[in-house]
Amino acid sequence: MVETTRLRETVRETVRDTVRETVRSAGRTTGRGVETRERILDAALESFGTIGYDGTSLDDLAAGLGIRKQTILYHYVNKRGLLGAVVDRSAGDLTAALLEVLEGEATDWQRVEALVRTVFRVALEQPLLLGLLREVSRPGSPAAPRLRSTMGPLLDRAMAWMNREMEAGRMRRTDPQLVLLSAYSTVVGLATEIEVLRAAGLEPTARTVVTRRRELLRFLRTSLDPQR
Amino acid sequence: MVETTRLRETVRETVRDTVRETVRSAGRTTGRGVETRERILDAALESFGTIGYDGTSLDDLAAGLGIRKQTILYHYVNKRGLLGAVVDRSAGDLTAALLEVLEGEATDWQRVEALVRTVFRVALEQPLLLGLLREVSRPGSPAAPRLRSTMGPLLDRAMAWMNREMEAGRMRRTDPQLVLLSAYSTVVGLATEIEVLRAAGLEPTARTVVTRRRELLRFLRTSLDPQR
DNA sequence: CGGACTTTCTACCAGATGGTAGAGAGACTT
DNA sequence: AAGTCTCTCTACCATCTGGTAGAAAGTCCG
Repeated sequence: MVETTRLRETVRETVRDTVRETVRSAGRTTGRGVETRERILDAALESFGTIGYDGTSLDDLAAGLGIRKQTILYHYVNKRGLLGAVVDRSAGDLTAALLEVLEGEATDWQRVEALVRTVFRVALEQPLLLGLLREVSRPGSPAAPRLRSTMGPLLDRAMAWMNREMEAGRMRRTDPQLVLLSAYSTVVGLATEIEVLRAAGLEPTARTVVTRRRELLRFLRTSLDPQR
Repeated sequence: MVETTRLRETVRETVRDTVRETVRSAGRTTGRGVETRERILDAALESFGTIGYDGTSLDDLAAGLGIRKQTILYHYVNKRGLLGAVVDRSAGDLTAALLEVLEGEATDWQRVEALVRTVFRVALEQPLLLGLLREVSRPGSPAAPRLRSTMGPLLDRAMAWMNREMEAGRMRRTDPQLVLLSAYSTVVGLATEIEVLRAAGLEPTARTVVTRRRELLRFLRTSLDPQR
């Protein structure tokens, strides 16, 4: 009972905050504070992705940057607004990389393979992004709706494409949502894996990632290949 | 800098708390408060596994149970002590199930398959356990050392067994640690998957779990089968 | 009955946290 | 020079959080 109420409020606040932040930061593309804004985002990404949203205090975050908490709040209104901004930027990076592939000439299986490779490349270049994804993809996360609204269109597009491919017989008939979800949770699982390894003192990210990627590709191939 | 200090303190406190809790609850196996103790553990498992450790407040937890926060603290000394107890119970359930398999007569690949099936069966019977595992397997988690000390011996045993099998040529030569880690992160990824599905309004746990299990078994087979 | 033990509660607190109000300081424009 | 805009700061606060102290009520045992 209590839980339900809290969740509903969470959603409501998220909407309101989003509007507020949009209004305040509209058109802000110049000025010297941009550098600060980016530094804050970097630090927030790291903190949210490792010790989590609830575990991150704005005071600590600011102290790590050598500024005051109020500077953070000036730029991002809310703690939630900050999380939203971090998610938006990260999701934006990922989306941009994927769109580049989608505008290339690869088709069919090659396109799937290119998409997977792109995701893993981004994950390798920005390991922190995985941690954020892991944190945000928790059901209670305040940024879950934000993430959905940012990545949603891309997922819809992917599902539509898969449906077309199945219709044309170039792809085995399965549930696109389930396939995408498996791919997604594999990447999130990768975040766990890297972090556990790191905690154990090892840092064989490259090998781990390659293994996982091969595994995911094999899974997708057997799921989607019409010859099986 | 600040980060490092905090982490070190975390470890120190964990050790101290563990000792304290052990002393207080030693030999407490009877009494009417046992029922309350269990109810608290159930609620804590659910809360830690969904909204996380930092996101859980003892007041809310108690309110959900119709008791006062102080009752929780009476039984589990600390918030961290509570987490430790939850982890211990869950890890204990899992360990017991796995030990049962290890004392069976299955050998070689059959034994691996039986172990995987057992893990997935437990995961299906106690979905909350996956959420807890996901929460706890974060590097900064206060319960990480606790989990390691509980599950560690079992993992050591598994690695020793795999090494023997490789020595005898019944298993392909790979890094046991990496294989176990992959299996582990697959299960954690499954937690994410189930939760995302649930957030989307679906509840096809059975099918999802079966798909994942098949995928993991295939991965293990190709990793371990000496014929490849 | 009376004492000891267990369990749950009320009362309270020190510290941390997210957030508000508003002043001060540059930088740029007119 | 004066005004405006951007940015960062100090001061402060209401609320929440984990945790302590200790009373009250039941239960068990002699």
